Amino acid sequence: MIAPRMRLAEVARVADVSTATVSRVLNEKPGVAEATRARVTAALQALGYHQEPVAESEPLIAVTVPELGNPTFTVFAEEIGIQLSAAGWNMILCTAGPRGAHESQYIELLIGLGVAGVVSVSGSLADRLSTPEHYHHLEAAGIPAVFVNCYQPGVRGSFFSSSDAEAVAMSVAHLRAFGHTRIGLAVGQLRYMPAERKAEAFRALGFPEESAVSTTFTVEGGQAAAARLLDSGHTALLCGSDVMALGAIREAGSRGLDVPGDVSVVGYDDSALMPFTSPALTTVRQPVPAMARAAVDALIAAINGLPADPTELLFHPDLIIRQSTGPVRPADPPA
Amino acid sequence: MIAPRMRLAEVARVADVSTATVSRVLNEKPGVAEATRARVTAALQALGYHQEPVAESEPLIAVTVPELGNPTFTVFAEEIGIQLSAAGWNMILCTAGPRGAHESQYIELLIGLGVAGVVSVSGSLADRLSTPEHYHHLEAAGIPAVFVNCYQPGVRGSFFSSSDAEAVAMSVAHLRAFGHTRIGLAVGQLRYMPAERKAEAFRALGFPEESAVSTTFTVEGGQAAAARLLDSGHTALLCGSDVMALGAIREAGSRGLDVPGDVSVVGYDDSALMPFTSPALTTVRQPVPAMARAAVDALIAAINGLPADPTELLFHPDLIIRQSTGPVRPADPPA
DNA sequence: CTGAAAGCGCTTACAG
DNA sequence: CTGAAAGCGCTTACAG
Repeated sequence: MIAPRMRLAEVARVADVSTATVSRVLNEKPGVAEATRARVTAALQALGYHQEPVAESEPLIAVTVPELGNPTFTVFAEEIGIQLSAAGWNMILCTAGPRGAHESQYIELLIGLGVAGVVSVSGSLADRLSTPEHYHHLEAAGIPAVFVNCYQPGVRGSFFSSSDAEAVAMSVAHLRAFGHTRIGLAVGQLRYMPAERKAEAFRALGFPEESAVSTTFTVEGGQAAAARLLDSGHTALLCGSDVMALGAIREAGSRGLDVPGDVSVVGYDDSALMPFTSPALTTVRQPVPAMARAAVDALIAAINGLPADPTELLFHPDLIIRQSTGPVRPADPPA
Repeated sequence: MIAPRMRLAEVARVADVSTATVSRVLNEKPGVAEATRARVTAALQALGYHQEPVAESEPLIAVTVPELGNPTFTVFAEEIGIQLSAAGWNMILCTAGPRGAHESQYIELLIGLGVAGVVSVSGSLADRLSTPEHYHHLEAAGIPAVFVNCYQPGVRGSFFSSSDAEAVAMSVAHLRAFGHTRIGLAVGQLRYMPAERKAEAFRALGFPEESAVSTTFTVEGGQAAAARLLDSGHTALLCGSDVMALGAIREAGSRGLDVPGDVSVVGYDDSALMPFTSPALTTVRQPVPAMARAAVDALIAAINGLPADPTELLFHPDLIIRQSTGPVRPADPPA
């Protein structure tokens, strides 16, 4: 915002070429020797040249979420929006996920729009099948990014995640206190970091391989996972999301099993309406406001040129105990 | 996209001034006679002059919603996003509402960003305490807009709303078929069009003034409205949103009343998790996909220069009957 | 308050 | 493949 606008002539001077050549490189015109092009590109980078006067655009920050269907994502977006607004920034939200446009497409768009920074919530960095290339473009464009619930070493930025290991540990401790030993885990696709981390934490607690089932993060996914886990005699189900938990409860109900009488179910996220479900859901709540504040603070610091700490900050989740968990049935120790 | 970029010189010719003067007007520099300034502004308007090369920005459409906390808004955004994506457009979402930045602020931002069009969902046009000025700016910038669940004559655009009158009529008919006569309406602030329209439709059906209560669109609002309506002997409650309905059910429960045994409750919106509440909520569903498709089609048509039909299109909602409504208690005809 | 003219930053035939 | 120079579109002292 303060630096005087970098002129083409200066880039030319540094790269030791004419302004004409710099112009050609900038506009990706043919007819420039590769070596020359590289020298000019280096100079552009070094001087942080921007075609458009950077300060011209409004103070604008983009938040990306995979979809709006999952209340957690919208809660994060809402909370981040409030924090940004309080700090005088405008927020635009992009749904860059499986449906609709891919995140990389949006990143290019946001670079073109001249946003000052990006907050990626549960972005493609949490997806093992995705490469982080587009974030390198962002870096190259000098736009800082911070990441919520997604992490990848080698990408520049700050990282803020809710601890999946703690979430699993707390839930298991709660269920064990009720006497449950046959505890099952139902998560979505393992390609997503939170699912994988929960599965790993679960195994580390000594549970056998077949007690962890991976389906999808939907009601139907929860239902299918619950079916398998109930078939194999589990009395308590730990779910990767609230909607999966609702699916699990539905499956229990369709088998004539009572929740929490026969089966205990724990959700994840504490979505807005969980107190009103039947039974009210015991679930794990991510500390959304604290995470949002940390992410916004880090982003604004980065925009102001402060160096980012690349360590992932793990936040402590809370177990919200409601009606879907209870003591294990005494006369029910299956083989 | 096709028109050759309008040059400053041409504007100067039309306004019969020098390019210097046009430049001064464009940059809001002082020292231009008011009459001259007006003439130049008119020429700029007439020729549709844009500082930035218009076609440079990606195909981008903005969707505005008041907040992300209400699932209806996110469902509309998600559905509109899918439709836009299928048609090759990128969507950015803005939460322009009571919290965070005001809609007018966002409109200016979007004009600056060079979006091709705007979809306003439940926007400030539905709020009687808001003026539609900023939409005139949008018009002036040549950016078409379409409106979902908000309407105001005099604003250029297309309008797509779910019929509140039908929603009320269907709900009342359903409750009357169960023998209810003491039916109450609980809606949010009457300054918002959907609340006002429901109240009006309700009165038109012959219900007395005191059977319609206006609070806020929240669980607490629903609870407070239900308290008043139950005090005055109503046996069925029609709510302006699902969360209000959940508040009403909570209030009934706290009085030891059974839903639907003692009190019937109807919601509005059919939010994602309503099948899982206790009891599963009878509610009215807006035809979101159809409305989204119509809005997107109209916007794309307008972007391509087709004239917009300013009549409000009213969509037919569906009554989704679940477990929160039932026959009126026979021995319960209060004074 | 306004225009003619110089200037700025970038792009683009043209020449080699 | 590259630069000197002309050109383009806009802005800005300068003069009146």
